[in-house]
Amino acid sequence: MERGQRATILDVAARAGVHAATVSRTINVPDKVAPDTRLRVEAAIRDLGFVPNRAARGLITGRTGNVAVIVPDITNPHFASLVRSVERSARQSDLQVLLVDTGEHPDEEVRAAESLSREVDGFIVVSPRRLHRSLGALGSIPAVFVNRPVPEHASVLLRTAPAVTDALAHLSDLGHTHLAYLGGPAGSWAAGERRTAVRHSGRTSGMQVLELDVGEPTFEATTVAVPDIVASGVSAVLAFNDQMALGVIAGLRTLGLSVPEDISVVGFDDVPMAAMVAPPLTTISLPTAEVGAVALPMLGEGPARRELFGELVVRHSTARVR
Amino acid sequence: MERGQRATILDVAARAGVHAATVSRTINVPDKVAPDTRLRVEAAIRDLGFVPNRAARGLITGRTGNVAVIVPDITNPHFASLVRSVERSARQSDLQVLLVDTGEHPDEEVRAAESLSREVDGFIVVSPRRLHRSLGALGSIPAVFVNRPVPEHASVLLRTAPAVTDALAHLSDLGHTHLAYLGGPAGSWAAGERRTAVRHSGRTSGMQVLELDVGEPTFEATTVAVPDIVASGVSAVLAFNDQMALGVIAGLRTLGLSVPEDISVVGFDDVPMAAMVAPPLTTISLPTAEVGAVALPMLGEGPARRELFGELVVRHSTARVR
DNA sequence: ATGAAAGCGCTAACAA
DNA sequence: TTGTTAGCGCTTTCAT
Repeated sequence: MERGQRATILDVAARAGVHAATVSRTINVPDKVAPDTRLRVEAAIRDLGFVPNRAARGLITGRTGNVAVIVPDITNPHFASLVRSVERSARQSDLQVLLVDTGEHPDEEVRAAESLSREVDGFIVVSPRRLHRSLGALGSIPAVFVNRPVPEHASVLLRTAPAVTDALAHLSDLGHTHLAYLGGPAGSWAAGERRTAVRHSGRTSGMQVLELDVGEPTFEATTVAVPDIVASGVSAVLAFNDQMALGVIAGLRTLGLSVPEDISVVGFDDVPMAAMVAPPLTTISLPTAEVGAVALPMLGEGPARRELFGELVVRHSTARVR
Repeated sequence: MERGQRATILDVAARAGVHAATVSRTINVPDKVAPDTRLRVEAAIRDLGFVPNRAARGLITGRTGNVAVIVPDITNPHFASLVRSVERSARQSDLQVLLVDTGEHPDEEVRAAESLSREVDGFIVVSPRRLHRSLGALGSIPAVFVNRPVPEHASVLLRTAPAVTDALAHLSDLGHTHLAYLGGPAGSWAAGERRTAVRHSGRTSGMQVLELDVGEPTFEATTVAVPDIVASGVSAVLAFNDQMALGVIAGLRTLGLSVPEDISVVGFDDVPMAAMVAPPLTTISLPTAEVGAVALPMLGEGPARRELFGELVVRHSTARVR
């Protein structure tokens, strides 16, 4: 640990009195080396603090031991949670995570896919918006897409349909009959899945659903749209994500209205802040923490598709209609 | 882009009718190759979609083109913002970011430092708590520590003293005379710096400061401590971070007290949510977005120390004392 | 069960 | 200005 030069496999071999190949074997196929030599080699490895050089190994094996995670914005708690999940699982498989934050720029995705295609064994791409062009850049590297089904590629989908049904039932139970649904960005699979779920649940539950488009799925854009929501006369709002739900609450407040007394609000994602705000948000929680464990093994398993299901978490932003 | 096998430097050389070394030169030292051959080589590179293999390059140059970023919890918006900043700067230097989320476990830091010491050209470590043991594991790899001065190593520090003075002045102007300060975790440099700043500003401004320890710097732990804060009779609270500030607000609310009418609250960090909650939080904003641009160039520049300064952002969680 | 030798893709002297 | 050569640290046949 104190030596300026790192130990190489040759140093280990010398110290153990064997050939480098034997050291390599004790590391990679321990059963193919005699127990006593193995012990000697392992001791030498420990003594020298030897850590194999992945670059050298990768050069010959063709595997890098890296996976790239591509997200639009690591600052968004939802994506951060996804990244964390992948990082955890990666570590267990002795993989390293290369983080790419595209800053919501699809072009950056393409650039990243190109420049990293040699550096990684696979891509986990969390990219709500479409990205046709980057698919070519992926080349033959395995990729799994989160919340975006892509032909010929694997994907893991966070489904919300059952939870949406629960949410509408919850609202119905509270006496709500008119709901505004604030949709997500066009081109986002999640936006489509949630919209479909809302429409379907609306039909089966008898809830009147008014679909609204706020422009951007952000806090600010949503606050601006709140007067329209109020004017529509609904008593409840379901927003595409928690930030938007907070935007509704904030906008309502500037109008002198309060949640849940005047209007009930439900979000999606269940970001950590959802539980910290006032009122604590009723929201559809997504099992983001499980995504890594599901997605990583799918790398190199062909174009499979796995679904994970969110569920309704009832807190205090929903109440009986007045 | 369609070929199963990736092009190597040999393919490029063949197509351009030159030796591999010449290709290498046009990439790394373009001035040392004749303009016309350079053009030919560049064309070949483009045609083949050639991207140099970093592993192979690193094997000989000794540089990997990777930097590791070690954070306790990427899910914390403050750390996410720091990571994003590093990622952005790294990309501009054609570096890749290896993300390590230790989950607040110092042991993981050590493990990461050891296993990555061969894979990276440097470490950016964002580790509020102390980590003596990992320093050895760093070996001779350059490292810059964020918010933790470490002897023999570089660091960038987010200083808040001037902003704290502003915060206390702001509170004084509003008529507050008694302030509770909810400190950060022991062993954290930031906690020390902020406590010192509060004490000093308290003395010079004549504000009575009551220091409280909430245990963990979290929302939950803080909510629990709120009754004590109220009992102390202060009219304002300064919390070590925004999550704690939100905890104060939430705890106050369950007591039937409101912010800023009954008590004023100030936080640190200015996480995005701070502006979205009710009331929008008065907080000390930190220039996290600049950290990457400052820290990365410091890698390999020896044990320098740079300071960046936060500033007070007045929103609506502070008001005139009743 | 172990050693010898070749080679992954690239760069860095050194020659020419 | 360009080519030749050697070799970074490791794994993997192929011998032994």
